[in-house]
Amino acid sequence: MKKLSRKERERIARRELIIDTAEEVISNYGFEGATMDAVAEKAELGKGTLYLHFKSKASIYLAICERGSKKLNQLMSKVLAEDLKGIDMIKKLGMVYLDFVKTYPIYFSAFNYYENLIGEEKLAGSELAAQCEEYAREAMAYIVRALQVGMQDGSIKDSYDPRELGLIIWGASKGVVHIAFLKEKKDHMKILDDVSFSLESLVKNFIELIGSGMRSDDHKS
Amino acid sequence: MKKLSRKERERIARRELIIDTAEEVISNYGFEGATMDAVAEKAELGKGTLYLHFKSKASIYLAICERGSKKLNQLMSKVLAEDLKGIDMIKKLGMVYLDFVKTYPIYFSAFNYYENLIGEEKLAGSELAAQCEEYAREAMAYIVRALQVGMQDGSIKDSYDPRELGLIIWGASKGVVHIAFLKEKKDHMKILDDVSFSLESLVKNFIELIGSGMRSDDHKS
Amino acid sequence: MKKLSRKERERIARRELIIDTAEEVISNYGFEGATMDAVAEKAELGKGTLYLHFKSKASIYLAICERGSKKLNQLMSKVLAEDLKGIDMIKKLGMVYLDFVKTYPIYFSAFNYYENLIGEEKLAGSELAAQCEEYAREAMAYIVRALQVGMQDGSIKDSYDPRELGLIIWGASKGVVHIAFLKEKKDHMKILDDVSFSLESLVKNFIELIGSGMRSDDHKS
Amino acid sequence: MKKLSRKERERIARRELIIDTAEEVISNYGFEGATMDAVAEKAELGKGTLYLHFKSKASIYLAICERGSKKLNQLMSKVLAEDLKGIDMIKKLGMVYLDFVKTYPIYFSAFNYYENLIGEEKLAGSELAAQCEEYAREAMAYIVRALQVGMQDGSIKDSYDPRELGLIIWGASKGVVHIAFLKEKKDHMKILDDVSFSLESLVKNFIELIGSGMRSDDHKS
DNA sequence: GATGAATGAGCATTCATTCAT
DNA sequence: AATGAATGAATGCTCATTCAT
Repeated sequence: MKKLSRKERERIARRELIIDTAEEVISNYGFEGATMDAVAEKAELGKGTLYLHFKSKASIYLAICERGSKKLNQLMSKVLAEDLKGIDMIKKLGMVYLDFVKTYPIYFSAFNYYENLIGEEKLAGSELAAQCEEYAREAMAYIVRALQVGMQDGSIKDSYDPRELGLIIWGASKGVVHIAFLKEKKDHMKILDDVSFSLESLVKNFIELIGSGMRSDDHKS
Repeated sequence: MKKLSRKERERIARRELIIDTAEEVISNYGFEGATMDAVAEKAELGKGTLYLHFKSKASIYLAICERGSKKLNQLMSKVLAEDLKGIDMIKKLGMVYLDFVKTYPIYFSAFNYYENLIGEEKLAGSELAAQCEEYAREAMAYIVRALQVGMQDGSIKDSYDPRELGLIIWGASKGVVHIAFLKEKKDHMKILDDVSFSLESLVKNFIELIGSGMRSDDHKS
Repeated sequence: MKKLSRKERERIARRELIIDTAEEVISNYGFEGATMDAVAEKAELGKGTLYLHFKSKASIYLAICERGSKKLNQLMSKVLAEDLKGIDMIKKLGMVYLDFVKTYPIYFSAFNYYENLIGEEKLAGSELAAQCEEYAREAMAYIVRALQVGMQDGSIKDSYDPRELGLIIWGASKGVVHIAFLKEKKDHMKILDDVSFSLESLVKNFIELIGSGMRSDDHKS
Repeated sequence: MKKLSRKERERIARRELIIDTAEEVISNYGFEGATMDAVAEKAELGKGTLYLHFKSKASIYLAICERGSKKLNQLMSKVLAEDLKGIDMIKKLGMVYLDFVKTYPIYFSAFNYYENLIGEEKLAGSELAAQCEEYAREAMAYIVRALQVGMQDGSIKDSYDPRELGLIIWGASKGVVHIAFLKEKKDHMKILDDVSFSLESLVKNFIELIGSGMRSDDHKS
């Protein structure tokens, strides 16, 4: 299937090494605090080598996003393959997202960072940026698909445009996770005087709430 | 009512001028791209003057957040004063938030930026930061209050902890608005191949969805 | 003798207040670290008022030097008035200097700071600078006088030019005190691995050494 | 003997170039007046390059001190190796110091500047600072050694603690040289109305004076 | 006289990116 | 391909001094 030359394989390994290291450095110093020097040193590579594989610092961040998107999409696609009612697919997609964020918080941060960069000229014309977009589109497609399934099987109200509903669910999910993250990260963020809800609890209740909202009346318990 | 000396009034005016200008500069160059030099020049002030009124760049950003929070809270508080069912209060709060974001997109950005800074030492001990937090707590309190009203009057299910539900609604709302913003800001962000939903439509449907999810069965139409 | 108008007296009091405060601020923050703002605030005066009395920051420093020089000279002049052998005058002058430095370390620092500024254009044409110089000349004159007395009364060798010898004694004394200060100020400055001699002991032994060196043979014990 | 790679040699040469240039700039503008920009420009290097070799401005100053200390210590160590009476060693050390100061006035200034910084946090933990201290300790050790030699061979009174005496001699010498410098540097500094003694004469007479003071009676001429 | 708001030149330091070897 | 020395634009902040009120 894939017959890559040794050269090619080494090249890819190098690239992966750089991304691995960048993830590590970012975990320690944050996206703003991470420097090319730090990545190069930790990877035991020359700084110039970084630029052999990535045309800019932003490219590395994009590569991290790409990796994260790929991973998430793989997880999501499995849900789509299961034999579930649409409404349950949506719920499961939510759980999968929760797991993903808990397991790879760096990717959650990366997605946020990436979104903040959108529109800046830095990303212009980048192949990686295009790839990230493609993955994002794909993720959306999974959600929309699940919604369509649910509308077909009657488990989800068909009064919404599935694409619009998908967008809403996607955005809302990210928002809930984001706020939960903030609260976990910082005691300061005592938005609720002294109550602290777990990321888990928050997301689960959110899923239930949203599920209840979109469930078709026929299926109401 | 309030008799401020001319000095005092001028001082406040200067301060407001700086914040105004900073908002303008940030709108053009983004939070990272905005420099103190640019603000000073645009405000036709010396750079030192900026530091006469704000002890750091972060302080100005914080002041912008404070201003935005204050404004939003004023709008929210009015809703609480109305004679509405809890569920309708929540919906109206959502609409108010939508209006706010559309009218003052800069504040929406500022809130996001501020949240990213939380936990950094830069904000430590700042009076402004404390004020911002206080406003955030207050905003949450309005939502929780509305939920409690709804649970009392039977328009909202009382199976959730109102504080947790408040957090969910707050987070989800921000997430929905955020994603809608992204789409408006950038054609690139074609998460849905070529369909574009308005911020308005998205948020309204989100409100309906969430409202439907939390409505107590007695009130189901 | 001195009939100063109230205006004049108040003016002088203001001036003294500023110098007092500056000494205090410098004691806390050092010469480089002291700012006009800090002095103004501590003196409870407007910053502009400082410039009403002193044309620059350097002027204040100069005024401190002048004050210190005046004080030291008063002390030295008393020694000259005593009925002592020249060699004992010199020794007593040394003790007086030691006392002075211990009592007013700020002036010792001020003298050093002033000397470092000599030659910079900042001091050019200043009346205060001229006054400081005059005081320094006067201090030298006291030493030279004592030496001459000693050469006359036979207690000091007359093989040296009294003016040159005076310069040497003056310089050496300051050097000894300086190094003793350094050691007291900082444990770091462990020039002698772990031994620490008191400023007092150092200076006294220095006086004895120098005294022994210049004593005429007739007076050798 | 030492085979350094070309890279290594170039690296050292760059470093030396920077120190050379810094010495030059400091000679012209003083320690406070010298800026990193000026050094970079004069060295025809990018400003960043300076920071490639020195982690801060203070580090460059420290490097100058280190260089000077090293040079002085080499000269002093040679004296210790000679077959001289202790008292003559001390005198010769004095002459060596005089020569050093006349040849490299910049180092004399650097030492003074360095001493003023001692105790500031800027130097904390610096390897260079430690090296400078070590050199200072070593210089003191030479003086103490010579004194001990003199006490042994009977040319110096043994009534003093050699370490304390060493400190006195070191301090006094610096003080004499300092005052002589001041007079040479500036006609203003007319501490003695119109007489000017050469640095040379001053130091030589100081040496004789101090020598005479510490000479044991057996050796008095 | 007294004030203190305004000024702006000046500075040390950082870091993504380039390029000669 | 790999390197890492060199770069220099960019930035936040300070503080002595001025001047309108």
